[in-house]
Amino acid sequence: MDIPSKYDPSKTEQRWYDYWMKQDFFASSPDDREPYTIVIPPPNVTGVLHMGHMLNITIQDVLIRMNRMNGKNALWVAGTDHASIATEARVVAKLKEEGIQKSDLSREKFLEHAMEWKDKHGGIILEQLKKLGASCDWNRTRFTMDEGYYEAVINTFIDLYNKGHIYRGVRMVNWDPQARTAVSDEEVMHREINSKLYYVRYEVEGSDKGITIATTRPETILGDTAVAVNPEDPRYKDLHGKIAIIPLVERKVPILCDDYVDHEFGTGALKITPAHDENDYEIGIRHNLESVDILNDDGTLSKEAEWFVGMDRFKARDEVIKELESRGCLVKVEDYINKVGFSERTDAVIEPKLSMQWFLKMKDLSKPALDAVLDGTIQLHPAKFKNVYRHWMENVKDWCISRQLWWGQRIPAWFIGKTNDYVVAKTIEEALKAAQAKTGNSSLTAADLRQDEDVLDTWFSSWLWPIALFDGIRDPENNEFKYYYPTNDLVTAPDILFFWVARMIIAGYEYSGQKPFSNVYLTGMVRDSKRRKMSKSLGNSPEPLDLIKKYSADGVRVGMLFCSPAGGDLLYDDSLPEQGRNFGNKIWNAFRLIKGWEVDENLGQPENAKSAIGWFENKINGSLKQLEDQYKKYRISEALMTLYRLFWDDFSAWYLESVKPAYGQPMDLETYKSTIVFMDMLVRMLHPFMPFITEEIWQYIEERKEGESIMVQSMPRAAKTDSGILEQFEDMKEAVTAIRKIRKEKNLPAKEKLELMVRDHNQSYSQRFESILKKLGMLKSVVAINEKVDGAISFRVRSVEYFIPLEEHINPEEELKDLEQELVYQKGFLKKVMAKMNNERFVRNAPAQVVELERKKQDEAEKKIGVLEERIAGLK
RNA sequence: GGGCGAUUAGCUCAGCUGGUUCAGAGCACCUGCCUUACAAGCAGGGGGUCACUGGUUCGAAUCCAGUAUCGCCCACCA
Repeated sequence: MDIPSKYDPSKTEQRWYDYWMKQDFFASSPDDREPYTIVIPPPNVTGVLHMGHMLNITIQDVLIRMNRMNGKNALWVAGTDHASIATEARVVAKLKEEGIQKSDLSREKFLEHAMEWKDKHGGIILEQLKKLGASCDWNRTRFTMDEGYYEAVINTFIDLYNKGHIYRGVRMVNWDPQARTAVSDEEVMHREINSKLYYVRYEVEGSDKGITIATTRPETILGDTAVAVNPEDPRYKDLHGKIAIIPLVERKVPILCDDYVDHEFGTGALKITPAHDENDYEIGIRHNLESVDILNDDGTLSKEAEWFVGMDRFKARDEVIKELESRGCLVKVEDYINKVGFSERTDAVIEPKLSMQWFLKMKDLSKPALDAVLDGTIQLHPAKFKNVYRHWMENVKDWCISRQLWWGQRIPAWFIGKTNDYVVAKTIEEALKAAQAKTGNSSLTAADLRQDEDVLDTWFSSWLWPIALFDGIRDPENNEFKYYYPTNDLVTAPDILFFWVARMIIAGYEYSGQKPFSNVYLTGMVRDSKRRKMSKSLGNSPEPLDLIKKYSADGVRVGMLFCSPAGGDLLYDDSLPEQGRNFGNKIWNAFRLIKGWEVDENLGQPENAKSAIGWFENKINGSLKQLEDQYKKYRISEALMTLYRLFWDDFSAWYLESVKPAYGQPMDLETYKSTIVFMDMLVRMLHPFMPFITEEIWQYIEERKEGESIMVQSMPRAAKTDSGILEQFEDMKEAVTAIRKIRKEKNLPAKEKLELMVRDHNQSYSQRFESILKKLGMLKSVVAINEKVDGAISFRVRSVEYFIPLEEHINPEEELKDLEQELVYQKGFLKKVMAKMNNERFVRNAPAQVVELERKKQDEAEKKIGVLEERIAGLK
C-alpha cells in the first residue's frame, strides 16, 4: 500500500470539511437527546480573523465535537456583531477615501452604504472559521441587526423603559471626539502618560495677591466658572468670597470653599470647569455654578470658548499656554504623570462632557446576575474571575446606552413637536397614539413627531445574544428556545467579561428568568513569546490563514492548545503549530505502519502481543478516566497533553514496538484486529482536537459507506483498569531502559543479543511481560535464578535484580563504586525513614496507613542494603 | 489609591482536601544514531533550596503571617 511518509493536509482538510457540510453534520434541530449548546461570541462584522479568534474557536470546536461524540445534540450557533462604532468608523473612512463626507449624506443614504459594506465584508471572518474546522450550524448564522434581532433589541428597550429602568438625562459622559459619540465607562481605557502640570496665576479683584492654580488641561481655563479652595486651608482664608478673574476671557468668578479640594495637591486651589470635569460638575451643582461648554463635538473649541474658536483642543492647549506665558500668568510648569482616558474603539483622548443621553439603571437588574455567579449557578473557569466579577457587579454604575451614531438600532423614542417631551414606542403609529394621549391633543399628526437620532450601544444588542438567537425575546415559548436554552458553555476572552458576559447574565435573568449559560471558559490573551500583545504595528501577529497553510489546521489547533490553560496567556511561537504538525505526522506514520502489515490468518498470536494488548487496554482506559476528569474541569490543554503522551509514548513507542513483527514477517490476525481497534479508539479520542487527520485515517481504517464519519461516532468510554498490570508494565519498561543504557555505556553493538538473568522472579512482572522484555531489550534469553551472579553487569528495578553476564565488559572498580554509591543512598534513605519511625509523635499522630507505608519502606531498604553489602563484599 | 491573583527546571505550566526519595510534564538543551512507520524521527542524558523570612505541625511546594517582585481589575485627586 502506497501511503506517503509525510502527511499532506493540503488536499484532505478542504475535502473533509466539504464532506461534513454536504452531509449536514453540523446542523442540529431539537429531538429527544440532551442538548449541548454553545453560542459563538459574535465577531465584529468588520473583523478579520486574528490569533485570539483562533484560540477561542478551537476551544469551542473541541467542546462541541466532544459533546457531539458523547451523544448530545450539539449545536454551535455562529453569527456576527454589527459593532456600531467600529463599523461606522470603517464606513466613514471608506467614504472619505471616495471623497464623501458623512455629513453630506442623509441617514438613509449612509445606512445604504454601510449595509452594502457589511454585505461585502461581513461574511469573510465566518469563511475563515471554516478553514479551522469550526463545526457551527451555518444554517443558523445570525447578525445582531438582522430583522428579528433588531426588533428584539427595540422591544427590550421599550420594555425596560416601561419598567422604569431606562431614563434620559443630562450627565457627564465620556465623549469620543473622533467618533463624535458618547461611550460607556467600560469603553474608556485609562493609561498613564507623561504630561505637564501647569501653574497659572489668576488675578483676584481687590487684592494684589492673586491665586495660583495647577492644571493639566490649561485650555479648559476658558470654561472656568469658579475657583475653589478648601475651607480649612489657612493660606486662602482671606480670599473666601472674593472674585477671581479668569485669564484671557477675563471672566469674573467666585472663589468658593469646598471640602473636595485637597490642600496637599498643587497649590491647594482648584479651577472649576463644570462642563468638562466630573468633579467640577459635582461642585458646580453644589454651588449652583454656571457651566460653559467650550468644546464642539469634534473636539475643536466652541464659540463659548471665545478664544481659538474652531481650533483642535490640543493645538488650542499649546496656544493657551503661549498666551498665558506672554501675559506672565504662567507661574511654572512641572513634569507630571497622570492617567488619561482613551476611547477603546478609536483611541482618541476622551473628553468628559455634559450631554443628554439615555441610561439604564443597573443596580436592581444586576442583583440576580451577581448571585448566580456567587452561588455557582454559573461557573467561571478559572474561578479566580469570580472575585473580579463580584467586584464589578457590586460597584456597577448606570450604563449610558445611547450613541450618536447611525449604524445600529435607532432608539424608539419620539419627540413631540419642538419640545423635549417624548414618548417611547415601537412604531410611529403607536408613538402618535401615545403622544396624543400624553398631550391630550388629538390633532397631532405623524409630522409632529421626530424620532431620536441616536442608536443604541452595540452591547445593548449583544447582551441578548443567547436569547434573541433563538427568538426567545419575541416568543419565549417557542420550541427551539425551550430546547436549546439555557446554553451550556460560553468561551470568550476576559477583556469582555463586563462588556458582554456580565450583561448577558443580567439580560438572561431579566428576559428568560434563567441563566444564559452554565459555564464560562475565559481564554487568555494571545501574546508573542516575549509576552507582548499581538499587534499590527509590532508586526508580531502571524496571519492565521498562512499558519493553517503552513502547519495544517490540525497542527495549528493543537499548537494553540498545547500551552493555554484557562485564563492563562498563550505565548505564541511558531514552534507550537510546528509541534502540532509533528504530532499529526506521528499519528500518520503510526497508521502507515499498521496499514503496511501483512496479515497471515494461520498464524497464532505470540505471547508478546497478548501481553502488550492486555496492557494497552488498561492504559487506554486509564487515560480515558483521566480525560473525563480533565474535561469536567475544563482543562483542555491538559487533556490534549494526556492524549499526546498516550499516542506518542504509550501507543507508538511501547505498544507498536511490542507487537510489531520482524521486518518482512506477517502478523497474526488477532493482533492486527486489536491494533486496529486501538487505532480506531485513539483517533476518535483525538478527533475533537484534530478533526481532519482523524477523519482521514478513520476513513482509511476500514471501508466506510457514504455518509459515515468519525465526527458522528461515539467517544470511547472509560472501563475499569487493573493497576497491577500497569505497574508491572512500568517495571518492565524500566528494565528495558536499563538494558539499553548498558548497551550504550558499554558500546555494545545494537544487534548483539544478550542473556538476562532475573533474581526474585516470582514477584516480578517479567513472567507476564517476558516476551516483550526479550523483544525490546534484544535478549537471547531470560532466565530465573535464585542466587546472585558473579562477573555480571547488574541493575535493579524495585526489589528485582537483573544480571547480564558480560564479564569482559566489567570494570570491577567502577562496579564497586556504583554499588557503594547506591549503598550510601539507601542508607540515607533508611535513616530518613528510621527518623520517622523512631519519632514517637509520628507513630502516634500519623494515620495508620502512612505509618504502615513507612514500615514497608524500612523493610525494603533494609533488604536492599543487605543485598548491596553482600555484593560489595563479593567484589572485594 | 482600592481590590484580586501569581511566584515550582532555560521557557510554558501541572502538583486537588498537608504524608511513598515528591519535586513532575511538554518544549528547549546535551550525547549517540539517516535502525526496514516516522530525522516532522529513534535511543540515552543533564537540569529546580518549589521567590524570601518566620510560624503552625510528627511532617510543608501544599496551611498562616510578613517581605520582595510581577500581572490583572476597578478608581474623579486637579
